[in-house]
Amino acid sequence: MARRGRVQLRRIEDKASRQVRFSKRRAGLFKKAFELALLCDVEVALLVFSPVGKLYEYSSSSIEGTYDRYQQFAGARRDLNEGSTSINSDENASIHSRLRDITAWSLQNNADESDANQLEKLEKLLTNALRDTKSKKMLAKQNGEGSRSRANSSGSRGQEEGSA
Amino acid sequence: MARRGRVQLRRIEDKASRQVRFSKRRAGLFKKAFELALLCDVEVALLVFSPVGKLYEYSSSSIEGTYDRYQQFAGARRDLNEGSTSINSDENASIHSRLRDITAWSLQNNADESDANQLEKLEKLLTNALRDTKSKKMLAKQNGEGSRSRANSSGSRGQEEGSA
DNA sequence: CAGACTATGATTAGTTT
DNA sequence: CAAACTAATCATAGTCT
Repeated sequence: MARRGRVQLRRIEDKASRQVRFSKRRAGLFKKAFELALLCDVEVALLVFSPVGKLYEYSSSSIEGTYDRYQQFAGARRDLNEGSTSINSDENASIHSRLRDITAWSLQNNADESDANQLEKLEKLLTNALRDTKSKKMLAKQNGEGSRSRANSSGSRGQEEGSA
Repeated sequence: MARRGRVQLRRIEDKASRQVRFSKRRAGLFKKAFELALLCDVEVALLVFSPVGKLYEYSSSSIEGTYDRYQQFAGARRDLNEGSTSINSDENASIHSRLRDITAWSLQNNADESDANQLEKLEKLLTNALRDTKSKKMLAKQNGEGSRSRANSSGSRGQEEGSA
């Protein structure tokens, strides 16, 4: 049999299965990276460390060169990111994009290792996201509890389970 | 309507078409990178510079950290095994992994278009994340800060590919 | 013209060899 | 255990709005 349903988007617990899928998906990812660089004539650098610590790399030019270029950008962008920026102030931002901002933030800063100040920022972000979610939920309930007319925008991807 | 044949693996000459391709494929590539990191619990770093020089990046932990690790491999290959690096504390991992769950959820579902039930699940995720963040913040304050170590997302606790 | 749509090729999870 | 296989999901090129 093939797949029974859509793939669960969370860590694969079984070690053997995880290793197999890592091999398959790693190959697919590197192929996609190569194709993007070739088709669109862009600079791509990709680093992957396997579960056992082995290194896999791809670069359309050179890892070092691309990383050097990245550092220039990252340094310049650090100034823009400072302070409470669009995340806190933009009330019209969608929940989805806010979540992406939060995750990006938590990846840039090291949420798990952060000090109290950084965690306080994260707390604010989560509070905002929670408030927005509650508002959105109330609106959804008001607009009709039984109807699921516009649950998904991309066709027949009806989905009930969250990965909570 | 749809594609008439396979895709040629050649640089796309038409500028506009190349730009559109780039946007679409870039999104797909970053999604794949994120999925690989999440599903297989591996460390991934991805850098892309668009044709006009704009930077796109993804990292499961941090670009800098992954690049450092890369340099150790590619550069001087000093394979001293530091046994104390892969500490997998549930408490430390909880916030980060919860954020991962949230992002996974928000990618699978369409948060903005979701119905009340799905938003309620999202609300719970955010509430949990917020509670953890507050707890963590209090702990950080009590401990007075000071420990600033790098994150370790490839949490292989001495696991290896055993029998299948 | 940026996003939605859709048909079709590409990827891949599970299975078999 | 890796490689081939297969069914089903996923990605996306071209089109439409």
